Amino acid sequence: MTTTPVSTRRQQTRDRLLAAAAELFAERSVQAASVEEICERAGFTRGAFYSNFESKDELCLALLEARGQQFLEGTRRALAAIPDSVLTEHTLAEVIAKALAVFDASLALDTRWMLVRNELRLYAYRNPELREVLSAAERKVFSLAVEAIASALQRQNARSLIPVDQLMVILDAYYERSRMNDALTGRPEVDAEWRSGIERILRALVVLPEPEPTRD
Amino acid sequence: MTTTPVSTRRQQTRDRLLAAAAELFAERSVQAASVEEICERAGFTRGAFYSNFESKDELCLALLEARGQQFLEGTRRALAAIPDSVLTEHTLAEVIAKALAVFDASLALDTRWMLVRNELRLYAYRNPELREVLSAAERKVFSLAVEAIASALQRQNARSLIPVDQLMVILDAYYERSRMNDALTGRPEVDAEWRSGIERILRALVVLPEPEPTRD
DNA sequence: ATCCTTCGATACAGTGCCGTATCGAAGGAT
DNA sequence: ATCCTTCGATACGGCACTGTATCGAAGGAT
Repeated sequence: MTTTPVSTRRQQTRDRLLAAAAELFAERSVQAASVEEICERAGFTRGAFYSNFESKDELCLALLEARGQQFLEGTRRALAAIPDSVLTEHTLAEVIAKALAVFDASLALDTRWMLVRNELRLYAYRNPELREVLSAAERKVFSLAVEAIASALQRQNARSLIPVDQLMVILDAYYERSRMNDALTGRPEVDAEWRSGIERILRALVVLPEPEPTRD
Repeated sequence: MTTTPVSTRRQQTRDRLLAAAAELFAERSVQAASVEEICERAGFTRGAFYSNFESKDELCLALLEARGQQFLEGTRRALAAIPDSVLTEHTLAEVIAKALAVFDASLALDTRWMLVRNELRLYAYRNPELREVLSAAERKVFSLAVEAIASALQRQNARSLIPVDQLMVILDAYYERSRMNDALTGRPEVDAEWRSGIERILRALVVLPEPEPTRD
């Protein structure tokens, strides 16, 4: 059941449907995007849809799982792409800037996904099954990111003024809100005000330890 | 046109429709809540609806305006309810706790409105007219809050490590995200984890000035 | 009490979307 | 090349909701 062998053709149509759905979810919202519209955008009819998914809900599930994987891989790649030397040889500010640049390039940190994520979060709130999957996916990415921050701090011999997981929540929430504000006011994506905002937060909340170590 | 004189009866049905709409927007989302459902919840038929509003969009507009007013008044009342003595005679931590308590009690900081606000934000993103009104309303509340924080800091002779308006964005975004996470994981409203989270943020980002004044 | 206006209920036609059942055509295996 | 399976297109019945047009009743003014 869970391990249905999928042919290449089938996988391609699934992918196209998922891509079209993501686009339309961002453009018109999860609920407003009709199955018909999704199929049309993907170049299929509803026959293809119902042959691949049981319902729009199930497509959301698949979308979430696919994206979750992409995110995890993207994060890992992004982390691996930061050479060790950066963490030890540069100033905190430089590390922060570098990390932001790498993450931005490697993950799909675009406005579209910000919108879809927001949409799905609200949609999942009303759908127990989807809610489980979403929570699980976000938890995974979240804990990976927290680990990354924590280990980076350790290497720099720096510490955060607040618990690292809360710091992560703040960064995520701030990023999303900034992007949303930009989207609402029609600010072009290239302006990227969120980037400097996050740098400012990190500079304020991450500090080098006191001269005298308080250890024990 | 804008100054249509409204009878008492009419105003009551409008209010009931708005209240029902807010409920359903939170329960089932703006888009999923049909006009029919809203009317049913309010105890009317669609005749009443279309006699009062041109469309669901216009109802959203009205809802936003009504809530905007309530929020502004609530904020002003909350601010006025904080006696001057608190700002001068207590520690920073006490002021923060006190302020949070007052705001929480005075404003409609409930999960329902958090959801509706989220919903409307996304809905407004696709609706130019609504977007204008939403942006304007949020701007008003926002600047009032920023002023309040700024003046409180000044009285305490404290300063923020980051610009106050960014601090406000963080607080708001963090609050909303925490509430949303709680809602998604089914955490009961009384736990109110967001409260201690915000206190932690403020304690980290708001500091008393250095002994030697750096002025000029 | 009566009249007139306001306001909400009812009835109707129209639309878009859903999910299924059926059919025809790719496309892989031999 | 042929067969057979997989997969997507087509066609159909049905439903929920929309917006309008009409009607009747509540309620204020005199």
